[in-house]
Amino acid sequence: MAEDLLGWTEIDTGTCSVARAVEILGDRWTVLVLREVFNGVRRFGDIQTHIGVSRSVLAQRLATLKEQGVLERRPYQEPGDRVRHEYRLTPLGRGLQPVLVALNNFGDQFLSGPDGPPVLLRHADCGALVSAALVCADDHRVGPREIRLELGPGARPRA
Amino acid sequence: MAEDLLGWTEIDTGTCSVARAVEILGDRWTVLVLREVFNGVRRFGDIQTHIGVSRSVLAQRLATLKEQGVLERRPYQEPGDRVRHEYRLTPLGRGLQPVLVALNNFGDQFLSGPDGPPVLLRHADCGALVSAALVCADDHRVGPREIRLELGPGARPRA
DNA sequence: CAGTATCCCAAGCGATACTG
DNA sequence: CAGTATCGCTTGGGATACTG
Repeated sequence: MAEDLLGWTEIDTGTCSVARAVEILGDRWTVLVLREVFNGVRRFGDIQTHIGVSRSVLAQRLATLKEQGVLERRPYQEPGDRVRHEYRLTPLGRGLQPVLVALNNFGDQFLSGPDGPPVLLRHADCGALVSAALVCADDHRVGPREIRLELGPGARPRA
Repeated sequence: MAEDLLGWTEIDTGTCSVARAVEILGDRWTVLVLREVFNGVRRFGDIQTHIGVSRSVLAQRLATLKEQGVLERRPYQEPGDRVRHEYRLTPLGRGLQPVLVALNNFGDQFLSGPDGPPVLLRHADCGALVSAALVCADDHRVGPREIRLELGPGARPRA
């Protein structure tokens, strides 16, 4: 993700992780649906009215996310109420949290109106604001220009 | 982004930062274009052949990204060659790096084939792998469940 | 090379009506 | 409530041809 092209242009980008991730998150509605579920809105009707999408589209997105293993549909029951269903994140779905947080950060920093961000994400422990930061496995903070691209084992030359 | 709904369901989500960010990154092609530019592929033709998109679509996406202030088109000249144009990230565009890295991480972790990821992001300084991690402004690492949602100054009730 | 213009087909979408 | 089915409309997208 930096100034680099050591063969990057010669590999098949269809197998790239970003491309694969985008096949899940590829459209606006899907991202918004996931935001709702991350924020605790889990019922069909609640999601629908909150993001203002048509029922058919929501049903289709939820079905796809279920097929992909991002969400699961499970029955639950509040005392004295009839059985309902809710959508929960699977471990795969939870893996998307940094993406959602990074999107939220970006919007906060660059796209907020004069009043500032509408939603704040706070660290439950200390109350400080949360962001998705670049770090390395040796626990250093990584600056924007400090990323070196390297081909991995799954790289395939393109036809 | 955690178990929470302290009024979240009552605010207008159209102004949410995630929604605003998705208006820029909302479709597959745009994300792939940005990946190319982050990876140093900056010329129209190179981007086009590398991601396999039609010229009309690429032109439209680049125009939109330029309008939105994510990319800028600038002339440059290699010695002995004629003038060319290239697309560069603006500061706004660079702000999207954590999103791209988070998408890449997600694909690596959850969607890679048996051979592992096709591309590795390394910290230029130490060579360790880079990821987009949740941290707070007080520099703590933040666990997936340790985020508390709070309404910010820009929150608007929904109609 | 880096686009723009046109054509035409496929997909996405909301509105509405229907179902368990 | 939580969907599915159908209907048109609008948009997206590749292919092709054209332009500076």
